[in-house]
Amino acid sequence: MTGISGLSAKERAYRDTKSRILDGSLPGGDLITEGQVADTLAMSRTPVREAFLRLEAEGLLRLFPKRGALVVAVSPSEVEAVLEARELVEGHALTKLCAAPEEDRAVVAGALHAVLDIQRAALAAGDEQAFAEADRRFHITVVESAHNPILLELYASLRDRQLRMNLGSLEKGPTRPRAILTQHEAIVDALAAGDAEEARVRLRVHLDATRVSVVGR
Amino acid sequence: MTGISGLSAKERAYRDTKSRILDGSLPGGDLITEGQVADTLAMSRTPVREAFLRLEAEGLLRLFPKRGALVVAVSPSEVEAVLEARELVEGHALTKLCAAPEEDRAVVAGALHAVLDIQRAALAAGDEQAFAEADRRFHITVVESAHNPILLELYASLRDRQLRMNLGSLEKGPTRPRAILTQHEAIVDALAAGDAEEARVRLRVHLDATRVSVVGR
DNA sequence: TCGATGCATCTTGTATGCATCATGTGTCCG
DNA sequence: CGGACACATGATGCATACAAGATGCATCGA
Repeated sequence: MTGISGLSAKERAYRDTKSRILDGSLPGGDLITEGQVADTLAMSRTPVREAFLRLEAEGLLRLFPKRGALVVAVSPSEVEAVLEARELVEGHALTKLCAAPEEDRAVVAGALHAVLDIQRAALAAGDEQAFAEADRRFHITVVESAHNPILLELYASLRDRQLRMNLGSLEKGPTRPRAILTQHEAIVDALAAGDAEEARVRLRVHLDATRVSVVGR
Repeated sequence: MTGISGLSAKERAYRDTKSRILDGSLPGGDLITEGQVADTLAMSRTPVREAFLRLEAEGLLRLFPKRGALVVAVSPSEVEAVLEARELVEGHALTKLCAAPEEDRAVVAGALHAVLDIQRAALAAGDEQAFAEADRRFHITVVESAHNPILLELYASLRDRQLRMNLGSLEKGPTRPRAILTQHEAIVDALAAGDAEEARVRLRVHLDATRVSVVGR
């Protein structure tokens, strides 16, 4: 995926381990060690150690001194915390955007429309991968519009965690992508109209639907 | 403060370097190396390296491969970003609290009143240290009330950055602590009354005053 | 004089070794 | 039979060694 080489060992350890956590190869509750990963990737423990520290900071691992690294399991309360934070950050971006000059709003709305076109095409083509990527792009575009690096970075970490939650998602039928798309469109419509209040309500609806599909209520 | 020893080398490297950045001993723009810190603290580069990575994640250092670590200077845009994020998180906590059962609100309001008592005493005694600590405690108590570990952790990092900004604060006369205290009291009053809207307005006033005292406008 | 080149130096990136700590187990004693 | 202790095992924490990249400077040539 990422050119096998050309990256530092630290980066390889980080990306590999992270993707294995996010895609479920390393299930929550597993206890892994630096040595295991180092052997697997044919490197020493040093870069693996640094990757572990970073993953702990992101909330994906929990390090136990002299014991090992626990892949943290997604708990219902974590789902709540992530979704609450997402709503806060994305909602803020929407509000800020509606208060910005109409020109700026139009630019972002245009970008969002473009993303939605891609997402629609992906849905029609049944390309789940592309659909998910468009979904990610949609929300990131919203958050980026706030021009706040701190919030943007937080949001990136939230998206990662969300990814892992979706693995155990209950509702996976073809009906859900369609609903997601509709909800996205509704948000953009309110945004284009400059109605911050309505945009936030629709965002809440969207995230509530996400929660339902993840935790089932 | 923290017993000289009893902590891991990694922790010592982290705390020492961080505090030296926060209190201005290491001014923004400085380029430091792992070796320097390691020598100073009489340890090897390994734990220092881990501390540097953590500090980079917190936005206090910027690492340049094979070059060194740059102590990032506070920029006006960073001040804006931090204050915007603070307002978002604290404001959210206030709103959430006002929507919570009155019982919960009363508990938090009580805690805040207690903190304000301490802060008042510190002001009267002219104890800047205690005053700053009470200030920190005040805001943390607000954010804690939202019961969201993700937002709380973000907030902790925001407070650290804020600390460093206050170093270059223009307005430092005895008039400012008094104003801070008054603003805090105003927020708690609105909160106790369950008026979320008003509480948020007063929070904004408070943070605006902070910005003025830092960037001067 | 000015620019290019090669070298000395400094710093990080990674590997490896060792000490320490936590844990599980087998044995011995009650 | 049950519990405590000593030890084997395995993991991390840290120190140290080495390789490779980046920079600055002196030198050399045009």
